[in-house]
Amino acid sequence: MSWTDERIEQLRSMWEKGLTASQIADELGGVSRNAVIGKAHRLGLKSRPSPVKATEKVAKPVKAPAAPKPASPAPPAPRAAAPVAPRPAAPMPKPEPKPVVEASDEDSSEAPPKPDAPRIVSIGPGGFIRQGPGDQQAPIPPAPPRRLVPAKPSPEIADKTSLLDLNDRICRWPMGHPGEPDFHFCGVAVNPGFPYCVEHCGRAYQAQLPRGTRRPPPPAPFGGPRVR
DNA sequence: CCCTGATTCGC
DNA sequence: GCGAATCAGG
Repeated sequence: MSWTDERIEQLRSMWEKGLTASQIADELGGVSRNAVIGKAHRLGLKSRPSPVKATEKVAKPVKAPAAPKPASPAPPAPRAAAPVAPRPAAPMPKPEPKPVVEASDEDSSEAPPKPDAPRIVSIGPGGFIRQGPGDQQAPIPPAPPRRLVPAKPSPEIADKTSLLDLNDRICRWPMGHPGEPDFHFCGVAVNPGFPYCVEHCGRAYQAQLPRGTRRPPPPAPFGGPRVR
């Protein structure tokens, strides 16, 4: 098996989605876990909690047996005493014309790592990740805490099929990526009986049989999403 | 043992 | 560029 653009895209999506290298390898088929990891690294998308990479801990907030701060005589009685969060009731005048999700607050010294990035990754074209209903799947995007503002229909997608335009008769194939300004859905008439149009059914249900094991019925119209 | 991801290194 | 072998933590 070779790393075609499509397979690479799948790898990216799954990797970013938090699937393990094994799972990804299994999904893609034809490659080993190592191959996936190796490729992921070469693609530059590594990191992610690895068991053998926990080195680096300067100040550990452990049970602090030693109080390196003999200074403050007053015992810190910080939080936990105010159940009611005094919402600053921000002025919040009007929704900015450009709801830019900027994280530009506080010090500018050094705090580039924004660990919590509730990114919504779409397995766009080619990615198509099947998932059994009760299947595992890491904690989805932890609700974005940020105060979001009124969704604003961008003129750019005004004539494109938005999430709200979806129905049983039009193709739901995502075009672009969620979050991006021009994200929309295919929107053309569906292939009767499927959520996508004929063209995208071809993409969504293309057979990828490598992995010997499962691969139940090849007959049906299409393979259909896995059932495990 | 099993699992993980990271790295190395011959190809 | 690729991925098996190897390493190393959980």
